[in-house]
Amino acid sequence: MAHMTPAIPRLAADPIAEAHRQWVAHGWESAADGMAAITSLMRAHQIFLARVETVLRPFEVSFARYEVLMLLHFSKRGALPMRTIGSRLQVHQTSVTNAVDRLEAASLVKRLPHPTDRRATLVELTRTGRVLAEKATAALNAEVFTDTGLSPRAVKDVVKTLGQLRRSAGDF
Amino acid sequence: MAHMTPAIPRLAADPIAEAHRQWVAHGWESAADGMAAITSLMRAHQIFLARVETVLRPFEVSFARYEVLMLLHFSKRGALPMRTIGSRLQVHQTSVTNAVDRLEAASLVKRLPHPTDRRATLVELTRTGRVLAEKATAALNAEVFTDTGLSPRAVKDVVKTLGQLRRSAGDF
DNA sequence: GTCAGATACTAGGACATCCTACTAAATTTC
DNA sequence: GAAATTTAGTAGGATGTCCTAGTATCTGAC
Repeated sequence: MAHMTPAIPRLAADPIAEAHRQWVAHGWESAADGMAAITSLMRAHQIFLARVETVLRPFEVSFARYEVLMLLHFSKRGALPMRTIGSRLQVHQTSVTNAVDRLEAASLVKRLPHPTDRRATLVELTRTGRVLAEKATAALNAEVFTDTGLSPRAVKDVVKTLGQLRRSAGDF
Repeated sequence: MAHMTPAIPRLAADPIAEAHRQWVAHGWESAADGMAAITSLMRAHQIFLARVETVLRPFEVSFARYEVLMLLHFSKRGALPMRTIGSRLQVHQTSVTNAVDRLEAASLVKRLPHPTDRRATLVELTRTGRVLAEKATAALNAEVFTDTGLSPRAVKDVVKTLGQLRRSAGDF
């Protein structure tokens, strides 16, 4: 049955700590911590996205599409205009078009004309979509969100510190 | 000149805090913090990647390609095998092929046969590549890394906590 | 009321990431 | 030493993100 080798092998040393040393060695002390923080962010993102996508694979949705489903699931009518989806998820409009195209092809959502604004399109969760959203959430909660590999305290710290970060960046 | 409207508008409320409330309201308390942490990670990544890419745009390299250049810049000979690049940056081999293809097309690196292993390919930084890496670093340091929008203490916290996170995920 | 400007969405394209599959070369096994 | 396995790299395809451009519709200024 061959290889259980991960697609990307592990490393002995932390490459970010190494980069930080290099930054300091080159006299860029004042930027070294910021570089390390942002690079850490990139890696952590990559790791967790991969984990989430693995759990979602059986449901045949990506995390991007799952987020759309949950947004609709939480909305009162189970329907939102495209633009609202983009704003809430903070992604480009064309990314929403892309995600909704695929969700619609999988019969998880349906496009409807907006009742008062003929420019706009409402995206409505189908019954199938709602069921899938619930099942996918149960899987993510069980396999990823409940145990991230950090202590409860550290998890709260991440939320808080990244919250500051997002706020200072003008995210909300 | 028209619109200075950002491509993605800002929000009044924090959508992650809202999602956290929804999680708790649905009885998923034990997963709520983990969900918020991972979602925060996704957004923070997006924000900082955009910032970095904006600074790098004038140099006509992406962050992915910049990372390859810096890795070579820090290596003793200014040359590394493809596989080593993938391992250090923790990206898939095919992503390295992609990045090196573009860097080579821009004459920033050069592919060379490995002296002892005929399967392997060395990637060598060109003079142009080295100069560009230094200039791009100066720009990133000045415009992004030195001031991330957080206090120096918070920046260190991010590095530390995400470091734990990466470690627990088996990143190194 | 008209018309200019803003807003909602889609189309097409550039990149980055991953995956599977394939070739060539090195290493390990027996 | 020959065969099986592992490793290095590339090709082609899927998905996601962004950007620019273009159409349709709504809003607000006059």
